[in-house]
Amino acid sequence: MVPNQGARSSLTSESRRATSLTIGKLAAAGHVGVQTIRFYQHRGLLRTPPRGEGVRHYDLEDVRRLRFIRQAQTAGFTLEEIRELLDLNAGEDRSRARELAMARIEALDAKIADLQQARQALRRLARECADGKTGPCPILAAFKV
Amino acid sequence: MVPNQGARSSLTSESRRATSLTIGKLAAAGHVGVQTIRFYQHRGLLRTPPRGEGVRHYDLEDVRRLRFIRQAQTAGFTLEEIRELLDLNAGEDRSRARELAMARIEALDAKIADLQQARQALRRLARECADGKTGPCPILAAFKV
DNA sequence: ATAGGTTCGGTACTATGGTACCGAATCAAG
DNA sequence: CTTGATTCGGTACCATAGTACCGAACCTAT
Repeated sequence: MVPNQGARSSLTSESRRATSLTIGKLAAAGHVGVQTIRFYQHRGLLRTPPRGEGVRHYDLEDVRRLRFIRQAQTAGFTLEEIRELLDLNAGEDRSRARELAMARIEALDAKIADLQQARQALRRLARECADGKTGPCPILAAFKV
Repeated sequence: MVPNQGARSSLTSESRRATSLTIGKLAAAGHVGVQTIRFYQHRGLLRTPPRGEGVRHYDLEDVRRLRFIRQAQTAGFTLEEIRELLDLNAGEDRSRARELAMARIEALDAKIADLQQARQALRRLARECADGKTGPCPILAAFKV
């Protein structure tokens, strides 16, 4: 759909050729399963290198993309958004990239605040629910905020 | 399965009777859809009140449970864990409740740290990818940690 | 050169947390 | 007392992010 795989890569064709991984090695390098690689290829997140007599060969750029995917997932991007980011990587659309980043930062701030609140509530619960006291813990009341 | 619905409720039978909600009102009170209520009932998170001639009637305790479910989800508990917490609510097993709370706090701490790291990375990206500069943004390099 | 591990490409299944749709019964307002 | 909205209980479907399994081809080490 978007033919930018490696075309505008930041890697020279030198370093493209420098490594050759099978799909299994690529998967290991990204701490994912082989099925996951294929799944990402299917979703347009990773290229499917040409198959010239034999198996497909992957390189360091693929490893970088794969690691990026995992980190971006941690940041809360969906695979669809990550696909867009990867497509954007090669292009000139700085404002779109910024837009995605800023939106995610806002969402992260909201989420972090939520989690910190939840953490407080759980600490309170754990304290109130200490052994020694008797009767049921006030679980339902844990989040009375 | 676990017959604790209201038996040891913190509500008196007084306040149990004090309110009568239809499923639609209950859903509205918890900012969820009617289907979601039924889904939670099916999963054992909410009771299905007796149906004596007509529609089922819900009360404030149900609203509290529903709100607890949503808060606990924010805290990262799965519905299965929330079911356990709700069952625990009526019982005496303080150590199990503490265990669940402490485990979740640890997971929350890890997650919050991850999100904060991701936030830093995105801020860096947004800065480096500001308008004015030329060429593609270093998106793939965003998470170089 | 052959046995055992990988890869290929495909379809199917999983878990989680809902949503949608259905016909029939029931309720609430005019 | 009719009309329109809700409820009931059921089955089916959805999105997200994978994971499992398959037979056939291929690759590697002995």
